[in-house]
Amino acid sequence: MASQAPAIPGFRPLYKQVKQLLLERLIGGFWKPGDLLPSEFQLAAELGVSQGTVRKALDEMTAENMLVRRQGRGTFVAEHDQEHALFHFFKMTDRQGQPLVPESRVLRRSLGTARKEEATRLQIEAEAAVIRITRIRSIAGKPVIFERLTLPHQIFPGLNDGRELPNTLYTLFARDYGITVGKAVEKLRAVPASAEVARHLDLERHHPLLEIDRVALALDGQPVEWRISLCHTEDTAYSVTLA
Amino acid sequence: MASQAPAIPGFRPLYKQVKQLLLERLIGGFWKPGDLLPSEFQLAAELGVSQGTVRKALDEMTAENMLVRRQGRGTFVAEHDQEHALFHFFKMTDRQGQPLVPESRVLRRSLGTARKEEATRLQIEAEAAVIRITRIRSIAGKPVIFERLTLPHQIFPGLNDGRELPNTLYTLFARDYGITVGKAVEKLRAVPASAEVARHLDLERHHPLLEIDRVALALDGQPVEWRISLCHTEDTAYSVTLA
DNA sequence: TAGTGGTCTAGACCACCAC
DNA sequence: TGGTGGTCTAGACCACTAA
Repeated sequence: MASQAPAIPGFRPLYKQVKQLLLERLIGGFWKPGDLLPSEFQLAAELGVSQGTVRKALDEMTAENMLVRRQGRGTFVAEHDQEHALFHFFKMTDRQGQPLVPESRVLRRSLGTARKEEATRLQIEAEAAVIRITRIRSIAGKPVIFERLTLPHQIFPGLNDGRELPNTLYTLFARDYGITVGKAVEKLRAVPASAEVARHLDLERHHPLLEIDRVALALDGQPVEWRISLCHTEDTAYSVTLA
Repeated sequence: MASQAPAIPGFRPLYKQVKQLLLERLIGGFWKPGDLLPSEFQLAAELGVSQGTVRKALDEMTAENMLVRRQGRGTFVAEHDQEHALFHFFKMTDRQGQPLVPESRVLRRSLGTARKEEATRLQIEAEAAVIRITRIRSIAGKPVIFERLTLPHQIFPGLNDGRELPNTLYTLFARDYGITVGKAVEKLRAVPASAEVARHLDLERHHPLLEIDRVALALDGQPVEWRISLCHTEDTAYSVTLA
């Protein structure tokens, strides 16, 4: 009676299959950020598994920041706005470690074809259409970050029209395109300021800048953004917690 | 029958209390890195809870890299040697993201009393005894990192005697002192090379360096090390994955 | 008050590993 | 072969939330 009822046939553990199925619904946009999922019992009944199995899948997805559980209310699709995005992907702080929120001003925005390195980083075809954005980010009115972004046009159609760009792009990704950034891989270096960047950040040439080279990945692992941020870290720092 | 038997009285969930108890045994050195824990059934019997409750505690601790489960063999105390330490705490890579292992050469090692900032960072009393280490780390024979460390003497007695220091200090912490570094908080900046550092790294003064300011925490959250690493990132980078 | 997730238990079968 | 962790189920009670 308590043995496995193979309601979903296949090799992998039942709860992994449930997780995969739920993940596909998230990626496919069937459920959007902020949506309330059916209860554990409803999902269990629909999929023909026990509540505990559904729970294990939901637990894993919660641990991976894809879902948020609220006792007494239900399980929701994570909204990568404000809080989470802020603390997980925009980690600029002051020297004491207090979080800072830089404002953004777009310098350029254009549509073009992917150069070799852009295509490699974003795992798209060479010459595929891409959107490029250059912007300056300021803290307390003082420009501190010079940033270049490349986005696959296929994933973000219409982003290159006149639309206003919000301060935190990832909220726009989630709201308008149903894309949740779940992971980012970064390479950090120290580099001297070029003439152009020095001018924009009001520095001398060769001033040391923190270069953050980031590829952001959607929940399904697909690269959705490549950005290089050049940060003036005189009064700020980039904070990371390793665990 | 299936209701909670309050074998361990108290407010918090049973499995959290079990976890706390197991954690104390780890911190206290009752179990050391590499040790095999009793089976889930044995622990459950000893503590008067069900196997599932013990399992939930072990699962959480496994997720936090404190334990390692091996199917068919048992549950072991994590050894933060080589692999884990390498990938979680020494993240220097080449420009392509391939991990690099820097070698170390100690320049100075001394015993002293904590300065104000050291006491603050390590959460110890001002003027408490500390061990200071300065070392150069090289990749392929080329010096690339200048590093200053401060350690609380109380936690690492005898570390300032003539003993050889291994390449990766954290393995020494674990092996000789039973201290497992479970977490690290870092602040990253770009700074110009001082005259001294420039000389050691074979650079011009003011060359941009990546400054990594790290406080390492033991499993119980106690700070056990403060280090500032100044990295020459010409052919290397510091890689981080955010999730 | 009804419904949700949170916790706890109990017992079954499986896959893996050492002997 | 026996023991371990891995998975799955079933059912109970609790704490929280909303109406």
